[in-house]
Amino acid sequence: MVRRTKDEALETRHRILDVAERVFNERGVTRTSLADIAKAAGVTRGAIYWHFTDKADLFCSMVARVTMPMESPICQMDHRASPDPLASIRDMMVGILRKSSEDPQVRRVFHIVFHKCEHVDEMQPVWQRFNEMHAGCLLRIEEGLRAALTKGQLPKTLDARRAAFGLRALLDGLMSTWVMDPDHQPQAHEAEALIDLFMSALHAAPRPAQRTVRRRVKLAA
Amino acid sequence: MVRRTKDEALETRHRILDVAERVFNERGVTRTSLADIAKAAGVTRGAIYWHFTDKADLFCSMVARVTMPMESPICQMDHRASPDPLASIRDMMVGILRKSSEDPQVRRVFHIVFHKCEHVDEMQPVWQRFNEMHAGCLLRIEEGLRAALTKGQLPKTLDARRAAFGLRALLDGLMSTWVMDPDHQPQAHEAEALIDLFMSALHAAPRPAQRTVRRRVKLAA
DNA sequence: TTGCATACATACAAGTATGTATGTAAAATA
DNA sequence: TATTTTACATACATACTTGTATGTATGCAA
Repeated sequence: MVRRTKDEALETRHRILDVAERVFNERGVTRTSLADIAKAAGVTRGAIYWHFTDKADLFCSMVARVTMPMESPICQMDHRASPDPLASIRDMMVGILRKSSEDPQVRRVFHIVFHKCEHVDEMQPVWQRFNEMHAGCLLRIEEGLRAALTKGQLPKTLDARRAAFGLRALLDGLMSTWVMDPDHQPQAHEAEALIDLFMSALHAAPRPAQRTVRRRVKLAA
Repeated sequence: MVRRTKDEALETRHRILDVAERVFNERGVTRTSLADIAKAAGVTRGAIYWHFTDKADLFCSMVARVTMPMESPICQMDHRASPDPLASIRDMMVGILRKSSEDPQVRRVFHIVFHKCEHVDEMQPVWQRFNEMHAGCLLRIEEGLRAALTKGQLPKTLDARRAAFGLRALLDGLMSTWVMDPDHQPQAHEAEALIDLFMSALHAAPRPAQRTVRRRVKLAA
């Protein structure tokens, strides 16, 4: 076999990662052997072991390639610096949802990470990164909400931490649902409408006493 | 080895399932062999192959044992029959969250299903069941919202489908976050407060034109 | 009490994935 | 141009894991 030039080697590496992304997505991570990936990429396992130390290393490298929606510049901005923190938060959330649903590579990797692999310790860098993304997103929303509170954009009775927690949960749920179904492509308008709808809840916050007496429901299974 | 009576055999079966639940949760499904489970259960692989045809069968049986929060009676009620559909939806969502966060077995199985196994076709019955749970939950929320609309509990401009989709996403996100962290036990009040907060958004719905002009944000990564 | 089915344990066969060691031809380098 | 790396391919040894086949002692039924 002909020895490849440096550029060609890099291309081989990319091809392996591309193929891994596709095959992991189709068959799951553990069910696909390195031989499967090698075959699909038109190389042998030798090539994989040359570029990556391990299957876990290959997996982590595959994930590390892509910039996740919560890591994109839209999500790194400090809402406290914005003249309109609420609008800033909204734009961030819409941006995250848009990238999650429109970028096919992001969708594939999300699908693999959430449904086609197991969260075991050998891929720890990936989980750590996702946890940091998750925590960072919550932090920025909360910061933004506090800024909105001080600017008088929101009622003083609003619990910023709780509201931020809820907004992030909404984000998680929407991303999960839209990514789970591989061929469902939500229209861009839908994400905006949903975010706007639920952010409007923050304005209605000051209702310490409920308007109706809740019916108590037995929890017996 | 002594032959067991029928009750003892049933107990063996339960013990195998209990152990599988624990070990799958700790080490992940694919990383634990049937030999591991057998050893931890104090039996041999023979016992496992007697009670279950397969590892996939064992896994599915383990999941099938438990009633998921979305399958409990609280979630099967038809909100359309309620005099207060909104309160009924609220109670359902709070009930789901409560059971998800309080029942340790539910937490373990959720954790396994979402983070410690791969969604491959050999466990299809499990995924099918979860999909049906998911779809059924959305359906019931939407039905309830429509009933609330006809009863005048909500503004006529509210998009019931969209709102239901958002509420379920909120549920998903909260469950995911609370289940992911194995030793985080949210206080019961928190779930109620979050549901109340975001359900209040539905009342504020009729805002066809946004109050401020949105700053357009570039999406370039 | 005999006989059969049960509830496992034990033993065996075979595939499969992994990691490593080695081979090799061309690119890079001096 | 000679030498050294590089970028793989090939070959091999090993360790698991699974599935099945078989053994076996006992509960249970007739």
